Amino acid sequence: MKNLKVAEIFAAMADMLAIQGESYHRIMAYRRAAENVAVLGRPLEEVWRAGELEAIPGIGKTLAAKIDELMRTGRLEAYEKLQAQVPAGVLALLEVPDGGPKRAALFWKELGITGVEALEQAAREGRLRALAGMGAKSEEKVLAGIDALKRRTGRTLLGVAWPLAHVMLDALCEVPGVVQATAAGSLRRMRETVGDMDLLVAAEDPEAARKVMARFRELDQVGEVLLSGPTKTSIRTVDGLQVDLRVLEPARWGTALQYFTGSQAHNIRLRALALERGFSLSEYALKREDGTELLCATEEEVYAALGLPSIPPELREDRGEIEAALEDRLPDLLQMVDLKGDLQFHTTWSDGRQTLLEMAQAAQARGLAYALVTDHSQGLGVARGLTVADLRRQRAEIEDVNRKMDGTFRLLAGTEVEVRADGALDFPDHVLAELDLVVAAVHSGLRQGREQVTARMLAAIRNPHVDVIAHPTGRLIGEREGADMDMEAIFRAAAETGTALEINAYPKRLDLRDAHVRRAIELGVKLAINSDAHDVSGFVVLPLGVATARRGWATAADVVNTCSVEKVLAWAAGRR
DNA sequence: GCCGTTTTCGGCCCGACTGTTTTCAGTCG
Repeated sequence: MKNLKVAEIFAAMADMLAIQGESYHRIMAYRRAAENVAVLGRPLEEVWRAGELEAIPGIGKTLAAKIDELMRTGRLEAYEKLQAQVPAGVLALLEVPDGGPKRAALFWKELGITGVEALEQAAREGRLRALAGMGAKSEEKVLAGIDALKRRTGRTLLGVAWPLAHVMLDALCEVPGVVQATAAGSLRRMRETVGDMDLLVAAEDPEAARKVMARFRELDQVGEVLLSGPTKTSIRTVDGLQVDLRVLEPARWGTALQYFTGSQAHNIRLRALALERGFSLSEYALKREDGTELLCATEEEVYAALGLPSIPPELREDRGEIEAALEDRLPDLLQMVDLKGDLQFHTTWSDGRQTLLEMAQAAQARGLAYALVTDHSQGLGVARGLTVADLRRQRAEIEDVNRKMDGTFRLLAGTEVEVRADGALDFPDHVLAELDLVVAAVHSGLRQGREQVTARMLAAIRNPHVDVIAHPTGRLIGEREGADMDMEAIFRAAAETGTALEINAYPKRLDLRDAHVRRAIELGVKLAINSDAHDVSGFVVLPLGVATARRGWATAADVVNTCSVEKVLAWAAGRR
């Protein structure tokens, strides 16, 4: 049984227990277990076989036994019992914004409502307002929530949310009295998608704060204002994305930024740690036991007061970063400035929109020293893949461009060679040997079945001419799952042969993903962070790839294209 | 249900906003 399936079951059990009014902490235990199983980065089944389930944070004897039952029988008695007690339609009520377990239970027990449609009808007929704690306004909120649910588009790509956040922040910065403004939340942690956006503004006085709120409510992107108070305003954009803005005084910036960056799990751990140190930590201050406050204007001060070095936002998921900080063994994370080159982009030779020269100049403008030309190979007809003859003619043009760049930038000759359905590469080895570096990719037959796809990947990894495997799983966020492959076997083979696995920075890919990056690094795999640019603006996504690497705890030493062009060429040559 | 160089039992983060309430419950993050 897959990790995600187990996580889904535990999360559903948490919801059902919540509807039954179970203890909050028991519910949280199920949620935490679900989250940790989902992001494990290696197959739960393997951990189970090794008898190491209880080493997973949040998994104790009881939940380990439940996982064991699922692995052995494919079923879980406790889950089935809950399903028999709580109708699936009642669980669906939790999806409605502002609908929680208490209200869901109320609607179900009092009115027999077991689905969103029945809830909508009851609200329209005015039957909800008679219930205890409900009124006409609550009834309207239910209808508004259902409406929002119907229009909901799901999570938003980081690559979409990030530029939007900066447009909004720039506008808010223009308001007089604004001292600082930044993104917080999952956006600042650089998660691959965000459910909503958190923005934070420091204003020098209450009058400035009021003006910030007013300006925010009037931004072009605002579709509706959900709520607005003196410190918090929530809006929904015309595209359906919720954006929360908090305004605060500069002296409390550190605690606020720390708090609103999250994650929730990280904050819960940090607050527990604060209590051990004699503080109560909130978004406003560290409060001592005698009630006096320690204000923090920077995040560094917050962590320092708790005896910790600053923890980079990308690590704040309660996946061991607090323990690592306590033991002073946080990784020295890779930074954007460490990236010296890009090992995948396309030109008009295949499916790109700009020439070799234009792309080289654009890459140089982004601060890179070199880039590997990786137009598609002949087998990928839809992308106008190159024949062997094309490849050789392209080489001449590459050398021409290098002369024009006059030593300030270097184009390298490469290919994104197809891994065919039978596992063979689309160019013979002697052709690959002519190139500076070779990137191999699977674009078709991703649904062949686990054994076959894994075998193709392993064959490509073991070819000594292949230096990098592009977008290894082939996933497209929100569109299609990655191929079903034995990632452990792939990581072990890549570690053994020294073949680098790509973190493709294209917003819909971010493949490898963060959890895979972390596991790959643990096993000694080298990575490459590539833009996969198809036009001159395509290089702007590289920071997303770096962020994904950081979320996987990567250092510069884990990434081959942090090396100089000479070292990258030597690395590739040494592998053949 | 998890977890422990203060605990194997008794804790488990803290506050804003809203609507229903005259002091609080529910939801959210």
